[in-house]
Amino acid sequence: MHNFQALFDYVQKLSGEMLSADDKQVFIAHFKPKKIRKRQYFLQEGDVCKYTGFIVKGAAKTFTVDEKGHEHILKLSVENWWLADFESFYKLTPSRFNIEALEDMEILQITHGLVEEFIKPIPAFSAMQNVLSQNNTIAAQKRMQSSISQTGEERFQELVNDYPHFIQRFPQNLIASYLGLTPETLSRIRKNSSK
Amino acid sequence: MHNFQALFDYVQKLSGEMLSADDKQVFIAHFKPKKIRKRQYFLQEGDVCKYTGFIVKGAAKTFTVDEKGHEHILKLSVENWWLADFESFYKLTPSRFNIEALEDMEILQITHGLVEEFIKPIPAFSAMQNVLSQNNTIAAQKRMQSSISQTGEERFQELVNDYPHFIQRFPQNLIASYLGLTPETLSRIRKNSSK
DNA sequence: AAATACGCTTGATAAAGATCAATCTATTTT
DNA sequence: AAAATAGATTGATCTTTATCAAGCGTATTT
Repeated sequence: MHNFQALFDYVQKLSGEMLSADDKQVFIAHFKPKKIRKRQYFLQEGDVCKYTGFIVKGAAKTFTVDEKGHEHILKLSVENWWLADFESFYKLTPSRFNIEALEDMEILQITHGLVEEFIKPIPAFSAMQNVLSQNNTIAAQKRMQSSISQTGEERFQELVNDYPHFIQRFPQNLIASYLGLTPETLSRIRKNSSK
Repeated sequence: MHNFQALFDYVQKLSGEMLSADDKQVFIAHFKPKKIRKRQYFLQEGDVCKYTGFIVKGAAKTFTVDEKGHEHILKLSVENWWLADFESFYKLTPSRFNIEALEDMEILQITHGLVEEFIKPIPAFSAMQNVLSQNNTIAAQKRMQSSISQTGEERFQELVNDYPHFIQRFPQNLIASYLGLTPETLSRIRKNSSK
């Protein structure tokens, strides 16, 4: 079960606590390894997001489709992130989002119920959740701040600084959508800012 | 100490658990009531946000000032919300934000250290934090989604639906800034959408 | 009561970004 | 290998939003 190692490392790193052999067995007993092929959907709009998945390998996009058929990417997720629409996952309500694999993926998935019953009681996990929740709050605040107060060009520069690997890994049209821009606009921004 | 009642109600409501008389004494022992007058700063850019405050009464804005001297409002906070720049509060790093009272306020404030040591061990409080963190994640996601995929007009309509009391309570120029618009643009949006 | 500050509106103009269409290249797919 | 697809770029034009300036009414302040 070598693909659990990434999850163990992640929990231990974020929590600053060690997992016992027993703890690890609880993880192995309840998280299910799953493969998702490129272009396959992990979640479809209107469905309830029953699972969250820890991404061992691969990448995905979380997006909506508007009335004109245009995609808007809310989130790009890669290794060591959790894949889910958390609104739907926590409340078990139909999701407004789609989640689709951008590359072949390996995830470890689990339901909300099993997390609450078996995983959360593990102290390292619940410590990890606290840290993660703080990090998310901070990141969300920063992105929102950029969004209301900066131009497309400034937001792009910030993304280059904060997540340089995103620029390498994902095509420019996805980056544009993530920034709330059209691909044409991002293309022109890059052209101008390189001068 | 009747101004603690709002805090007790809030914790009990969000957590779904009751606070014992002892729990309440712990709150009273560590949260300090504080008054902040209109226009007074709770936090100034560059300072560390040492306290978080539960808002018993009043309202505040969290904002940045850009190179051109323009304010950008990231957050409007009212009764039963927590006042802080959480990035600075959690990490004890200098804040990029200002927090200023929009009305005379009464808050109950506390440091991060005291929360961790005395308040978090209260089960109802830590349950409340979990719920709050979920709610915040959901709200942040929703606002971000609006920001990247909707026009100013649509974002304004969503705000009217989701937080109608904000529209009543705050002047239009603050609402505009919160939406990432200039006051002129919001004025024109309202004019056109009433037709 | 006068003065000041604040918030809202309107007009003219400029800038940022979207849309539509075409082209080009590099992958994939068949 | 040929065909299809995906992604990037460019040009022309349109829409949305910002900027600058002025004017107006209403609270506050003095």
